Amino acid sequence: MSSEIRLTPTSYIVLGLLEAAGEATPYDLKQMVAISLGNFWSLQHAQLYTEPERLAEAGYLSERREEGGRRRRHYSVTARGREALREWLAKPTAELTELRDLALLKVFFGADVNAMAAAQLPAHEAKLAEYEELRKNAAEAAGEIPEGPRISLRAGIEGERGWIEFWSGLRGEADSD
Amino acid sequence: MSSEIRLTPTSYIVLGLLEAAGEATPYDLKQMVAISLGNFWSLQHAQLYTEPERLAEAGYLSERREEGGRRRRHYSVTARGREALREWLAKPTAELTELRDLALLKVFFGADVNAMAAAQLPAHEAKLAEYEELRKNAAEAAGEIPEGPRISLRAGIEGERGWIEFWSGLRGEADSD
DNA sequence: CCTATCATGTAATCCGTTACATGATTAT
DNA sequence: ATAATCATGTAACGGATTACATGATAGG
Repeated sequence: MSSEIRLTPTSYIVLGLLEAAGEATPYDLKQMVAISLGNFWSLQHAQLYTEPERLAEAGYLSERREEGGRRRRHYSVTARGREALREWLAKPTAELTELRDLALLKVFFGADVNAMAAAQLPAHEAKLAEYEELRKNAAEAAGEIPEGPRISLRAGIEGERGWIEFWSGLRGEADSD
Repeated sequence: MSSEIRLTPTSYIVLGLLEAAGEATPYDLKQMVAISLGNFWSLQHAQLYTEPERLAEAGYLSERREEGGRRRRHYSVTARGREALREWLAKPTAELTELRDLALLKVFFGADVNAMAAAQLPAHEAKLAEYEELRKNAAEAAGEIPEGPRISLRAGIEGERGWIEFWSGLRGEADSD
């Protein structure tokens, strides 16, 4: 334990999910990501194996290994891990995310705007529909969605609407700014 | 030359910039990035040294080395590079960018929404102001901005407005979706 | 039973970041 | 002249992606 490591967003995702779950295997984490934050911050499943290992070595997680069969590793957050997560959450960030949108990058370099809009619009519309479905199901269910996920979902929805407006506005418009 | 490499967005940025510039050194590229697409897709300057080298090895760029003094490397796009760029630009992408917003991630895991809004709002407002300044200056100048950069700038402005709306909407609002 | 798909995990690679380092230029 | 800053470049490291690999489960 206790080699010094740098904690990345991935680290905090693992910590945050484990804090909520109590104990989980990498595969459990994968499932959790898939149905929750994976929509706006996805991870390679391999990272959900290597990252907990890293965190455990550094003392942020404890590991319990199954004896028989697959010898699955079950992780849970230690006091140190809980503290790190708490500190991270308590520090509001002024950092801004870059767009890093591939379609926009191509347009920047001269790709055909109409063609790009034609490809992007349906994709964004599908994503929006998916989000709205999620929200609807959530509303119908227990009404138990915590604030964080609910707000994130809202951001996703508003973001998609923004993109749809953006690409719609460009389509067919020869020129303007 | 001609080892097989994978072309990443970074590769295409280098190709695109060099295609526009004709010939440039890594430092020139750095300057170009800083004043243009760096706003929505920034790069570490070290990549502007390693990436051209990679591309040159694979035959996408040619390199001319200064004899005296600093022995700067000047790169330019080869036919192969031009072709790769052309193909990439011609293929509209349906890929969607994830938000990957750090502030949102923290909120997802339970960070205080008001505090986060208080940190994010001024940052987004500053960025928006910067973009609008850019647009204004551009309008006053030659009127020569090409379509791609102009559209990207528009995306940046609309994006920032969206975020400002989002965080404003959350501030002070106890609960809703 | 066989095979296709899903569950689960490990290994290798590589891109991107960080750190370091030195030459040029400007300011005091 | 000397310090400070900018210009320019290289090296090392590490996290993220990709590729590979095997155990379980279900369908035909």
